[in-house]
Amino acid sequence: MRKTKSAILDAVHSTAKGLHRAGVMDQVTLREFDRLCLPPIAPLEPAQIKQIREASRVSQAVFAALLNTSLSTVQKWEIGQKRPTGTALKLLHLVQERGLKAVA
Amino acid sequence: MRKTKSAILDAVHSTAKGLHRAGVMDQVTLREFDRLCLPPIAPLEPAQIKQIREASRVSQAVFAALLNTSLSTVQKWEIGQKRPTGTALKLLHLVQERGLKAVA
DNA sequence: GCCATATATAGCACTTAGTGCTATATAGTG
DNA sequence: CACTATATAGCACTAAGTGCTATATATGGC
Repeated sequence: MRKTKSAILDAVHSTAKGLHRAGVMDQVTLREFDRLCLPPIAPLEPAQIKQIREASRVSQAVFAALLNTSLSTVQKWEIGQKRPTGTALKLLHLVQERGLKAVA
Repeated sequence: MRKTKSAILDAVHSTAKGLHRAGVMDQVTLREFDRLCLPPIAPLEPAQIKQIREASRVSQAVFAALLNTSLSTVQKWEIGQKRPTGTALKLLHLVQERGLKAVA
């Protein structure tokens, strides 16, 4: 049914199907299983975003350029006027965990 | 004046200031120098986005989860109904160049 | 001291990406 | 056949993202 992505995921997935057959998992869970398997991306507080940038020792302008966003946007993130979501949040977490080299 | 980010950037930057002193560079160029130094992120065509995902051998749903975006958004990208910009575009380029491991 | 610049905060107004929803279609599996 | 995964399509809403200007401060060169 599924093309092999990784042996681990396949094993976990087939286990899940077994659990579903046994009535332990409901349909929704099975349907969104792969998605739910991924660790949730927590929102970032304005201060945290500023910390992430300052840990990289770059200005707001350079940080914005590296993330391919606008200076205005980075500023609003750090002030809390706008909250990064989706891909922006994902990118910030990457920098937080792996440093600027992860995106440069 | 500036805290050391990297020896290379510092060297280039001081060179730029020299050029500016000589009147070769104008103010705007100097002001946005760091930003303009970075390679521009080209927009991605719908077909390209689909290729990037399929090269990773994941479904739209899983791809969306990995990028921390919605299934609906990935679908619209691939159909051309919406064009990814900013951080979304940056993230897609990362996957294109380094594979899913760059974001997983 | 003065002047220019880099940096950061603040506020305004606009556009559209992103989201969520439902419906439809197809291919694959028990 | 019944169920599911996958993908396309369309509708409507919200808020992120963008761009702009103004202000403030710190720093460096003259």
